[in-house]
Amino acid sequence: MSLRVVFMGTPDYGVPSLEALIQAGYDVAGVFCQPDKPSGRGKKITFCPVKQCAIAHGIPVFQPVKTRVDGVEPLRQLAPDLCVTAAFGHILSQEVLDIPRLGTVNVHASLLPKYRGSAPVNWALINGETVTGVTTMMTDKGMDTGDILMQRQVAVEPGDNAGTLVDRLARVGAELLIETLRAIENGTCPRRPQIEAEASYYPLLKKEMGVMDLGKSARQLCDFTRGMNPWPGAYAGAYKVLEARAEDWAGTEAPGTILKADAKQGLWIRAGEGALRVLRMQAAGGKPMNACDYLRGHQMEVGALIAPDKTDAE
RNA sequence: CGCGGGGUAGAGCAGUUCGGUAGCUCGUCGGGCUCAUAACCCGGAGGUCGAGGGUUCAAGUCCCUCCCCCGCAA
Repeated sequence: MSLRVVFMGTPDYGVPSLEALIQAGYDVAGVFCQPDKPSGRGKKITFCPVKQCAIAHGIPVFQPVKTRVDGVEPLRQLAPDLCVTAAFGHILSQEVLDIPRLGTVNVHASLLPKYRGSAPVNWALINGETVTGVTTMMTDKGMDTGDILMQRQVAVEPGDNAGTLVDRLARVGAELLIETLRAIENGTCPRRPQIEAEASYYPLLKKEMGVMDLGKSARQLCDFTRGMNPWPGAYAGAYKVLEARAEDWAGTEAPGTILKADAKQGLWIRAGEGALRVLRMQAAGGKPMNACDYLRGHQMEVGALIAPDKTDAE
């Protein structure tokens, strides 16, 4: 007899895990995700990816405002053996954690205890990691502090940004989740506490964190660009940098100076060390395009500082 | 009706205010120059101006309708 499971998640990252549970034959009694919010152009209500997936499989969906308050009763009634979370976005109280008899397993997109927090993939990229991974762990009251069950490493490819990497990690995480649950059922699942001394925590990303510090090295700005895309995006002045490369540059220009800007060579911006060569970019209100394409129709003055970052509110 | 930008040559844009021969940068094709080049010079091809309707002697441009794309916001 298969376990009765309740899945909790919201964005794309959770979908592969949910699908894996269903496909592996678990009895997914219900799905929790965050309340629907108006989003998208036109401010339409859009169902989150996890909810769409649940509906497609005919699984009941619950969307508590605060799971530790109005989610308690529904969860209790579902009487799960086990809960699985994947980027759910709600902090679970002890009361909630106590409901499933086998506990709550979280699928975290980093090699814990490194990169605890809500944006592990972004930060791993920003820090220039070449290897990251996924961890299944027992959720406790802390922020990603519970005991580690299983881990799997995933290589970071040079062409990765947060979007592509999250995607890959989500799929690996789904596999690891099933492997973990099988082991739990057999009573063979490994389990070890996290080593606090090796732990690191990184905060949730905010829109304003996307502003580039052009005083940093080109290498760092490159990693920053990868980590901040597709959201919130890495901004150099008024331009969103989608893809960039670090180039050597000897010169005394101030960071932020436009070094090259034409349809042949593309856009080069002076960094604290080296030059940031912008490959793909997006101007305010415009669509994403190659820097060379952009420069065919727009003038940028070489020698000037990059863009008047139109500042304004947030 | 949340706010806003846009659809013109293969790519990126200007031209629309005030209707009057379709323009720029790049690419492409041909030729030239050069030890050489992503350099430079000369020449050519390539456009139902998102779709439909209307006004007009004349519409990319003015009026109406529709389709599509994108940014903010999340």
